[in-house]
Amino acid sequence: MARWEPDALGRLQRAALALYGERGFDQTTVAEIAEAAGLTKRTFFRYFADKREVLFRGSEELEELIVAAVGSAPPFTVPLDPVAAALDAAATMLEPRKEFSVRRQRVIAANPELQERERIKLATLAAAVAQALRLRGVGDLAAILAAETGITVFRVAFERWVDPANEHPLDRLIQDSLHELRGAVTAAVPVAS
Amino acid sequence: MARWEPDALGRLQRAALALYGERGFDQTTVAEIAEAAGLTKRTFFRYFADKREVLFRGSEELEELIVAAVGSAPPFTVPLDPVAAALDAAATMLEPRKEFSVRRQRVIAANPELQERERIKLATLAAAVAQALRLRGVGDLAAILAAETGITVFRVAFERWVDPANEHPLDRLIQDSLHELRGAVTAAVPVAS
DNA sequence: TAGTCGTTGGCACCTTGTGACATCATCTCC
DNA sequence: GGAGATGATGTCACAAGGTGCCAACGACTA
Repeated sequence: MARWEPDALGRLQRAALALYGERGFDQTTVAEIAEAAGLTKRTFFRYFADKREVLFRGSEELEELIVAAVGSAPPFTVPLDPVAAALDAAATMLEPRKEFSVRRQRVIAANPELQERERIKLATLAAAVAQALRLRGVGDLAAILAAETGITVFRVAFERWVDPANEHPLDRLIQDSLHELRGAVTAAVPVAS
Repeated sequence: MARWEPDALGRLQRAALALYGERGFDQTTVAEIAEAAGLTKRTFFRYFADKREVLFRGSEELEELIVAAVGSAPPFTVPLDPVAAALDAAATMLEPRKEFSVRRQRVIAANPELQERERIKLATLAAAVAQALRLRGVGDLAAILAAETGITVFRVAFERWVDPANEHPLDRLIQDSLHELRGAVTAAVPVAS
């Protein structure tokens, strides 16, 4: 038997998501989250660096998955290709967690501070992808641009995925966005006959 | 004769940049900035929504310039083209302010909170560019992707521009990044003979 | 001279976030 | 089985960011 109720971190996360969803991020104090989880403010800050971070714990796993997929993608002709393969792997991981993703994203969309944090998380993800590309021999500038562009595609597709009107799976939306991107950046490439 | 020293906003901005540069963002309190400007903390928060915003005032002008340039760019074959023209206009505007840009960027680079704010500013800029593209008949998804990609190119080029080792003008770096991007996203496009 | 208006100051207050120390249940070792 | 050791939690005090409210002040107008 545990000394305290188990899974303090999970309780704080669930309480935070619930309260942020009910009354909004600004209208929720850390003390309230802690109380709802049967803990104190001080303990909250031992698990999370700040009030926002409680919504972003777990993004490291996604990063590891994506970086690994970039590293193990088949040989490629263009740096964006392995990134595309990695995004597909990420989509497979996220698809079963759609309900959670939707609730979380609704909270983030309602608050600029949370959007800032979200952007930073994606930026560090892009940096990690760029590094993985360099390890596969891609030049510095091309690696950064392919990584950042890939993450942009991911973000746009993700936003469409969590949209209530959407019916498609995430991997499909990613493919669509990738296709649209290529058309928006360069003219159609004639297929070698 | 003025009742108070004129240009309270400018004094606060200069004091903030100086203090952030000297001792760092975290080690500078708002009260110190206000005192250095001959004002009080309360007045600081009347001009700036928060401690970070003092470094980002003025980005609206850049946004207006870029949006206008997207709107007035010549007819295009691919959505990224008018964005590229707009970035060139932005480079022309920024080139004379390089010293200020360098000092400001050094402060931002040293602090994650400021990087968050910077990313959000660029994100709203990208949204404005996407809207300008839509007004020129570009489809929704292509507009977003072209805008986000263009802003990414701009950010990468800007970072290289303010690098102490750099010698090139901003517009040149933007051209380079654009070229590299096209190569990183699609295979080389044969020119129609 | 009285009234109005915009800028600033003063003050109380709430919240985030941190440092230092106390508590308390379990585990280990003797 | 009892004495620490350990690790998670609580308690308290406090700095700093940020806001609401009202007073003070100087100029301009009637």
